[in-house]
Amino acid sequence: MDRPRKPTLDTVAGVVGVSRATVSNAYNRPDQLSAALRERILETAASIGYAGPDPVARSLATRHSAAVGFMLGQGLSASFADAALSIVLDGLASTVDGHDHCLVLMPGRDKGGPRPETVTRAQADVVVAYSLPDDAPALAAVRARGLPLVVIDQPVLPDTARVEVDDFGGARLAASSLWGMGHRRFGVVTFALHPDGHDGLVTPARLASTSFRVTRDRLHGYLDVTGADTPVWECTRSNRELGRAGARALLSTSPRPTALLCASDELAFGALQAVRDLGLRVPADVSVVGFDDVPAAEHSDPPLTTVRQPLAEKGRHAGELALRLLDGGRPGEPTRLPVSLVTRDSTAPPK
Amino acid sequence: MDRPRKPTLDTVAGVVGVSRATVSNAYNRPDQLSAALRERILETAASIGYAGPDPVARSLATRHSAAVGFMLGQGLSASFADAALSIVLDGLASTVDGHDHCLVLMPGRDKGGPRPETVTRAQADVVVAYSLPDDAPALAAVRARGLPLVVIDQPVLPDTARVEVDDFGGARLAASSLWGMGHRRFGVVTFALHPDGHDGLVTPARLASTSFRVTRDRLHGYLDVTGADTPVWECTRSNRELGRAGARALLSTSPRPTALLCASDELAFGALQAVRDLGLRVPADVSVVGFDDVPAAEHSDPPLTTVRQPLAEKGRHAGELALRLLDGGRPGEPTRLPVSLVTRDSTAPPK
DNA sequence: AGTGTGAACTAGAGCGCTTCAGAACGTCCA
DNA sequence: TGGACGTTCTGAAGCGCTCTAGTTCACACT
Repeated sequence: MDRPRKPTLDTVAGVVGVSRATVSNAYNRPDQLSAALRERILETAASIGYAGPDPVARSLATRHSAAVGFMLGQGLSASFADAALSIVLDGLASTVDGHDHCLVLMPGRDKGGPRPETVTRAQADVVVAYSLPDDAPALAAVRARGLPLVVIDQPVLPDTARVEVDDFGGARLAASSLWGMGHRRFGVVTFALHPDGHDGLVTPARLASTSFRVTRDRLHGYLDVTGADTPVWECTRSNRELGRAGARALLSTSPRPTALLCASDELAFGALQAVRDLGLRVPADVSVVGFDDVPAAEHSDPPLTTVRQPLAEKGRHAGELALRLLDGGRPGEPTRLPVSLVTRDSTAPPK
Repeated sequence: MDRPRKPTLDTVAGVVGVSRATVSNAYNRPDQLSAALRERILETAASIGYAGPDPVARSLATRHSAAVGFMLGQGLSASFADAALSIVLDGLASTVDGHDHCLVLMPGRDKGGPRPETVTRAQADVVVAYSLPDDAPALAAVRARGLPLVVIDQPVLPDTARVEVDDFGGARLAASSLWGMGHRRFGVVTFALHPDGHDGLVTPARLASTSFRVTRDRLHGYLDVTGADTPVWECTRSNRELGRAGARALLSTSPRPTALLCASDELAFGALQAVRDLGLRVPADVSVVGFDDVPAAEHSDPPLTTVRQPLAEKGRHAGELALRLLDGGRPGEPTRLPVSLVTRDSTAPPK
């Protein structure tokens, strides 16, 4: 079986009887040749099975790969248990795809984020990091390669673009609303403070050294209102089941909290379930608030009071920043997206 | 500002005083040079800020890009509403990442899958397609580029590796179990038959020309047992809310079905909710079955009877097939993964 | 001294494309 | 009639790396 060599630009050029440069122009600069010739080239290319310039060779020549890397803190299945990420990612994907860029996924393996080797070998010319621990090795690898970086929900690094949300303020907003209703006994259910797979009640020491900016800010926002002695339950990840377990633990203490502050909607959905599990009612016996305002928050039972952040916008904006950096733009000031409290039926004054 | 040119292999070679080939070997073939020299090279590289061979140039020279493309039928946010996909994707990602390959995401834009241009420009040397419509243009684009292809949940194409699940048999299994319990009035809630955003009761004509293999097989598996006149409600996507709406519609007919067969767990969770919405009980008044056995199925209220398919395994296997094709392996016979019925508490004999 | 051997390193030809500085050939206007 | 200009196309120099087929050299063996 005599494998026919894949056609290249040269092959096409040879068949049509023009120079390679002209064929290249047919694809990349239609104004550089006559429409008739271009037509002829494209037809010939199609007829001999040439599918267009090889992306890798093109990237080498142009020195950019038309791809943006996306680094996750965890594996995909873990991450997507949280709807928020997929919305952000989708916003990002559609922005970069609209500009003919691909999205290269780098899922976290070690708990700190993608492996550095993964980063070193990835063909991308800008990277966006989403909620990695502040000291993730992958971050260092990106810098070592000299790739532009945009971070979402992370502390600023020098020379890095950033999009963020006022997590502290948002959390404060939610907690204050509950406080205003008269609640005085709170419980907080949060996702990971550190990428070490630990869960359970959080000690002050652990609280003081949080690895994740988002966790830190939301937590401190809550505690700023409710007091530092508020019990905090840490879940290893943001999902319904873990939230349910955490909330159940918190609700089993006495005196029982009258309000549960959750670091995400997903966790809050679990809390809703936990309240039911114990034969109690939301919001009559226990109020529950979430954070994110994912679409499901509107349809939960009861509909969830939560802090809205513009998730799709976040992804889109990160995509635009990435594209801008690619164009040699400066990182500029961090963009801060607005948050607001969406009051639904999962909160009410305590009895 | 005098931008210092990024160091290359040559730069390092020059500084150390060896040939470029030797530096390359230091990275790729440690056995080709003395440990001492290698050490010296690596140190020098680090000191001048050389982060290793450029991935693009390497790809051009080796003629493979160490990336596998993944094509989705829909945008990410839509897709990830379904937990099943993220599990598959995670299995895939960890397999390829373990072999130092990246994952290039190509989310669907038009409803038929990724844009052909996206495919043409993607730097990947094998592509896996997940549940695209049988005639998606992206599929043609892959073949035009001559890339090896592995499909998940799709009809075989010539020269294509494939992993699949016995959707028909699984669906039959679930329906038979219900039939055996004595149910005679059924309703089916399914996700899209065509990528046209249509929803509502399915006409026989529409049923006859389904674009998605999975939909077709699960549906026919159900109807094979329950009869062709069973009402089928089509949701545009697989998510809880749409399932809830569909189930509600089906339950409002009279005589009311005593069992709801859902094409996915996500849809089934919605159905569970719909039954509650109507003041009915599962399984006393209505039995509900799902398909997939996502983790949440075990914890729903009540725990869901469903058809288990090995999701992570599916992704992992697709990854291995992709890797094998990369190595020049033959596609081989389609792999068929086993399904089984997991009976939990959402099904019971009708009253 | 002559020869064989293996380890350590190098020369240089690509990989498939882009791009820039021209060449070739009209055309248009003074 | 001549030269200024525009359009269309070409030649060739890279982009940064890998890899094959060497070359060198130290050393052991006869």
